[in-house]
Amino acid sequence: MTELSTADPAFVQVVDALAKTYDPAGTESRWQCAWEESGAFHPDPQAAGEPFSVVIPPPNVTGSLHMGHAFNTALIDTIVRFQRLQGKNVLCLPGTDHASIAVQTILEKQLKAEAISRYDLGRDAFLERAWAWKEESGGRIVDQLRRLGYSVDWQRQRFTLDEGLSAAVREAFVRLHEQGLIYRGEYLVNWCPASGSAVSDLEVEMKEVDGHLWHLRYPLTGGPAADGTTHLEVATTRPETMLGDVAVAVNPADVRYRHLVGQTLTLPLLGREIPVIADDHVDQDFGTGCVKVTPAHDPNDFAIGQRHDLPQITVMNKNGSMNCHAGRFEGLDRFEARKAVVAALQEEGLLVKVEPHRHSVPYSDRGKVPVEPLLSTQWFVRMEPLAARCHECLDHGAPRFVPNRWQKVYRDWLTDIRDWCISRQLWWGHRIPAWFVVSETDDQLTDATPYLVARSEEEAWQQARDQFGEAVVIQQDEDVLDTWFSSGLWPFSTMGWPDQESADLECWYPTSTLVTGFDIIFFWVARMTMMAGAFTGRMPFADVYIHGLVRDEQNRKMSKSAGNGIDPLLLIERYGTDALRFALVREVAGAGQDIRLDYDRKSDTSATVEAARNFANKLWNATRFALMNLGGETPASLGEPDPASLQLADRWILSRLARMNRDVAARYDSYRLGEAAKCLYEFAWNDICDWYLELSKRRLHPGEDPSDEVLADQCTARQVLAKVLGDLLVMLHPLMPHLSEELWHGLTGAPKDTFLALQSWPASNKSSLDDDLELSFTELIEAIRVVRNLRAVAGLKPAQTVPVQFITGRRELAALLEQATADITALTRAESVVVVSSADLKQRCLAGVSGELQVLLPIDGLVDLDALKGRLEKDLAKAEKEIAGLAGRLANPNFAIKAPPNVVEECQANLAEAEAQAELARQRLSDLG
RNA sequence: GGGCGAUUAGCUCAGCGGUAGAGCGCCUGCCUUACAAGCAGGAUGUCGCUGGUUCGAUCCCAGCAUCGCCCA
Repeated sequence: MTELSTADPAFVQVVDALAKTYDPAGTESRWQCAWEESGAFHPDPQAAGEPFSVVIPPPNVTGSLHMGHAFNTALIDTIVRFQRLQGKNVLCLPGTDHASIAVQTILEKQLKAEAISRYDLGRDAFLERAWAWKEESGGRIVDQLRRLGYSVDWQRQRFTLDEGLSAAVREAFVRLHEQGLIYRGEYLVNWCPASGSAVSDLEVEMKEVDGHLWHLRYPLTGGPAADGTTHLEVATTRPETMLGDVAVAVNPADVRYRHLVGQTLTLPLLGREIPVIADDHVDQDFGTGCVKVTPAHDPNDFAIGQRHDLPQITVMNKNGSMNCHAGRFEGLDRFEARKAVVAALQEEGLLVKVEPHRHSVPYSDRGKVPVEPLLSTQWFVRMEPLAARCHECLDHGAPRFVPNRWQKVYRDWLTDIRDWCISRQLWWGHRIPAWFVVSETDDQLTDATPYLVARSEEEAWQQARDQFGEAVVIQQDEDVLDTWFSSGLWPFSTMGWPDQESADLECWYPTSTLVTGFDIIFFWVARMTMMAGAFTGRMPFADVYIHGLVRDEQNRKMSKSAGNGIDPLLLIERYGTDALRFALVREVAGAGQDIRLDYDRKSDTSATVEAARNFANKLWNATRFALMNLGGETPASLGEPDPASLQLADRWILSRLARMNRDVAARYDSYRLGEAAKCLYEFAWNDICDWYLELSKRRLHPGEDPSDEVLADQCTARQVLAKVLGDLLVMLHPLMPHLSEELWHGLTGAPKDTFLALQSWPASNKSSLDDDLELSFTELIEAIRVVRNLRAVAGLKPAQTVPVQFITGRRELAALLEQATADITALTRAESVVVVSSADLKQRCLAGVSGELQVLLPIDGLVDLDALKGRLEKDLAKAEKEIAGLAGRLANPNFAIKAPPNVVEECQANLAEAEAQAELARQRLSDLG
């Protein structure tokens, strides 16, 4: 970020030199600096105001900013900035996680380049390098988050490997262990050969791949059975695992094989005798109906093995090569072994056939290689009791999911939960606080070695001596914990837990809202609720606002490996942070849906973000206009306008403002952020810029030698303009923080250490709300549009002024138009404006019809008659179509009886209006001849 | 196999019982002293398909189709 401090003279904005276009770069870095230096977002737990807190989803410390971060940040920051404007005592707490596997992978790649392994280096030296690397490049993502204008408290920034958070992890582990919720056991885990570690079920992704189904023949031991059967045929997608087969299973109901259950087969290549067993889970219709059982290499077989008390024979090493149980295949890599086994079987005539077969293969999320189910001893968390508590809370509506449908996804996962493998055979991370009492097993570490769990090494020694005597020798577990274990503690570990006295915890826990993508509901959201339930007894957040993913222009998920990421920083440089934020939030209106960001890769441009940039520029110029016309005054010095002196347009825009104030706040508050953005966009561009601003020009430029009355009106216009713009900037601030801060300073002349970010949401003036007025103003706008349309159709030159005549039988409408004569004159280039109830036409006119209003421009001779007729014919056709529809509806007797009276009345009124309109159009057409 | 979501203008998406909306793009005319990153005007849709409920369905219900995601 640009080094520009608040002490820099350039900081003092020269308001009256506002450039013609908004340049975001300077503005953004300046305010980011000013906010942070002033501690604007560093809240005090003792301060007044209802607490509101959010912890951000900690990005991976190895990462760099991608669109997903930008999106998540835009949403969170919009919410917290809004709550701050609402006067809440807001904490938004940032940080990063340590990403065990990702960091270790990077470091090992470096080591490989130096031709050494981490074991050559040793644990301590390896960790030293890891920290050095973290210090060097781990700050990048944090600086990038700053560029988004994130209003987090950087002074409270946390990292999952910080001492405090590490203590929390040890405490959590010890407590779970005390409660019997952590155990150590030998199970089939997902082994990632690429990272050399176990991974949890969640870190495995099923991929459909084209493989083969090999049909193998296993001969019956001791010759043919009574019915002449000589062998069984099994089908497998992984022939190399046959070396670990311990049985063949058939369905007990399968008449083809029932009589063979209990017989013995001879396993080819190895000659091992294995039984034929019966198990309900065998699908008779798949393959041959006979399943080879390899408990040490397949989850289903593992379950069968447990039911039938079968041995488990592991035939592979942890690096994916075959081990000593694989006989002559020992040493081969698992994929080479597959070929060799198939070849050997073929040679022996035991390979029946090979079919192409599409099936799911588990892949490691991180390593991008097929996961190997492997029998090994790991640490697990027993999930049922933790999930049960979450279920109870959910039954009472906690946490609340927005949109609600994600609650079901969360609930279903809790319902069908499996234990969580938390140990990782890595070094970078939280080392498991368990110590093996190796002296009890001849200084060897075996599955029988007793262990102790403690908060520190000293405590472990103490325990060990107490239990096993002074001569005891203990040795800490080599493994670290799954990164998500520490992330699961994030909402309270970051606030000081396990220190229950922590003022932050006291003030801001549980947090108010969690904002995150649906893809980590299981990984993170559920783990936080389980951990929080166990350690704090309550859910860690009141609301969970779930958003979708940002997809690329072809609707693909953005990912590093696909190389289709769109760099947010590139877009920020091109269009500004506020434009990117606004574009992302505006696109999210249908909450929870993925958003597609359009992007042209050839030019690195995005029409969506460009549109938001244009909006920023529009606001810039609207404010510039105000500054040029407020006569050096500020909203404060001008004061509130006197209600008695308000003109029609003033009352209209103030009513619109009051409506926006109410609606936009409601939308921010209920996570309908996209709707809030759209509301403000329309209000600013259409209502303020297109209409109010244009209407105010006449009053702001009173011309030579103005009367007192005119000057008073100028003042009113200034007051209203200042008020509307000032409030707009506050309301817009959560979405476009930098621009609004800059413009607000320009408008108010506030000192540089006073921030819009810390102001209050404007008071809503409900008495300004006037539905009827807004409705009639719409009619005025429509009248002006008809005139403009006539001018355009007739091809009049912009500079040409013409007399305008309105004809309407409706008194209120006539009064409105009379009142707005000056406005109409200004916006239609009218030479004169006349409103009459009927007209006796003596000359040819440009004529248009809208509702109960006829518009005439008597300028015979200058016009394109055919175009004019075309326009009238179109009006007529439209009216006639409407008449047909309405009349048809009213003709249905059931409609009158069953529809609500107000609907029927409205329908009748519309019909009358359409008929009048058609009649007027016909009349004008005949006038034209 | 179970579940969830999407299907509306050329594109990206809102709307969700009472005669279809926005932005971008497109067409026409404008450098009108806030803004050409702009102004004014204009065109564009059997609201995926088939039934049902209803006086009335883009909206509710059922089924189907296509696409996408999650779980097994």
